Amino acid sequence: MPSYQNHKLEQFQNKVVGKLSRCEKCAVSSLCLPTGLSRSELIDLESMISASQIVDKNSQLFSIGEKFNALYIVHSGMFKTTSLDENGKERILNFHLPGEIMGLDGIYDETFQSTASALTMSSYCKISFNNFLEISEDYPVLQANLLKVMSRELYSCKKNHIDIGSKSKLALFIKTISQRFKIRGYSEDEFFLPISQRDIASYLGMAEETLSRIFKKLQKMEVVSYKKHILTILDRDLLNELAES
Amino acid sequence: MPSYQNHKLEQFQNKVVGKLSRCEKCAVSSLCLPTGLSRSELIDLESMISASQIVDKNSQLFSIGEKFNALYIVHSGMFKTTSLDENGKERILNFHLPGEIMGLDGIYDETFQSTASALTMSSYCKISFNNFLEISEDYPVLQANLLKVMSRELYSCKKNHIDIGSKSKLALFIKTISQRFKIRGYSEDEFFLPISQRDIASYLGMAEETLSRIFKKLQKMEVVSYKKHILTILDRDLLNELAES
DNA sequence: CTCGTATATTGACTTTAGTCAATTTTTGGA
DNA sequence: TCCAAAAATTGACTAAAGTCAATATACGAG
Repeated sequence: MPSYQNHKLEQFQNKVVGKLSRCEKCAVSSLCLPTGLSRSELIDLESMISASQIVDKNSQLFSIGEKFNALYIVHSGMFKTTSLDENGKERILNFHLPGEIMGLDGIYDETFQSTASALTMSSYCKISFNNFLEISEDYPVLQANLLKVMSRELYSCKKNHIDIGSKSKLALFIKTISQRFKIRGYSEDEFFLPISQRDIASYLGMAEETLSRIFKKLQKMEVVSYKKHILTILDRDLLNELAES
Repeated sequence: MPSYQNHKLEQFQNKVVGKLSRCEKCAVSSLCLPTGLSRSELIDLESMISASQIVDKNSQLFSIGEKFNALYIVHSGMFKTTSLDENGKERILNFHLPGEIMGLDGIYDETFQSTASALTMSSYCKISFNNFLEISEDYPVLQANLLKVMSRELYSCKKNHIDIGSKSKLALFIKTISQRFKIRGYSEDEFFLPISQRDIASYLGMAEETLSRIFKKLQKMEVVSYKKHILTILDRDLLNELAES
């Protein structure tokens, strides 16, 4: 299994002029917009995509209220998107793994509805949305891909809504993110989770202290271990059982 | 203010052959796909849309696992979409008001991911998705409109995620649905809410009994009254205050 | 390596929500 | 209009989560 923090390697690979295009070399292209595109379509698409840029932890890609003009795609690392609740307090909307597109909720009124920031050193690709719309008039496959990506995101957002009513939100959260790592070719049993407990608590809608206690309980029960932001799943059966209770 | 239950009138109006097309006569077309279309584009769009059909309470439009082939749009009345949680128990995903498109999360793998049923006598329009994709290749505006609709839905889904962490979910729920009625031209202070408390509880992720108690408290405080599924907002300031706490 | 800051943990306590069981009210069909 | 079934309410109790305050640990800049 590849290490999760491999930006430098990927960045290096991106600079190699080889037989494969940038997107073809990307490990998560199958989850992204290029799915099912022909070589020539892909080359046209890539002409609008900036090569992946590395950013430091805490860097912001866009923030609430800014004019929407581009989609941002996680290439490596992890980002969070946040918004403000009724009291103006920051609330976590989602965590974003490689291949996921951020900013989609900015399309409808051309304004970003959330703020995206890097949780660790990360890299991203950027697509001008106007360029995308122009080129996709010629390539219906590209339009269809964007619709599919949005549909999938809508589904997972609704899935989250259900999960939030679960008895053991944390177990379910761990189970879900483990699956997301697996889909991307990383280990599903051990992964780097560069998220503060405060952010996980905010995402799950619970107090920081409560999350800390539940986390401790999961560790005492030897369901997971969590040290230095490395999460290891020790007892998957029990984790699943808890997640379904 | 029009009564909320005006299907028969609308149905009658739909049958009148007048100068306006069906969608042009529809009260919620501005929230729907026709936004910004020219007359000729609209006529082509309408050729793919079935005229609104009335269905009885509890009728299902589609259900989880079925092959996705069309989008369903609420024309009047109200629908709910549901899914199953980890234990196979029904959970409410959302309530749908006129102008809202149901089934969007079925696009990505051509399978409906939820079940849609009428909460009261309602009517809906149906668009074959394949036809839509075909015709939208000629009308980029139509494609852009679908993207906008999906983007807006994504936004509201994420907004819900935040709301679910609120202290007084019910107050926030009432506030939000009141706004949704207002946008559609109905009264924001008094509306027909054909939803069982069980369903509201499921949607908000709380026990039925808890919801009943909170509802009673809101009525005792004279924030709202709720009789025979007619909800009246008596003290909007206090409602807002509660929703923001 | 060290210090200051941010993050996480813990305890004691309060508040809120969940559960179970019984009862009342509402609703829709005959 | 009446009756059975569904929905909503209520009470008593249990379980869980929030809050506040104090402490401990981890982390990053220099």
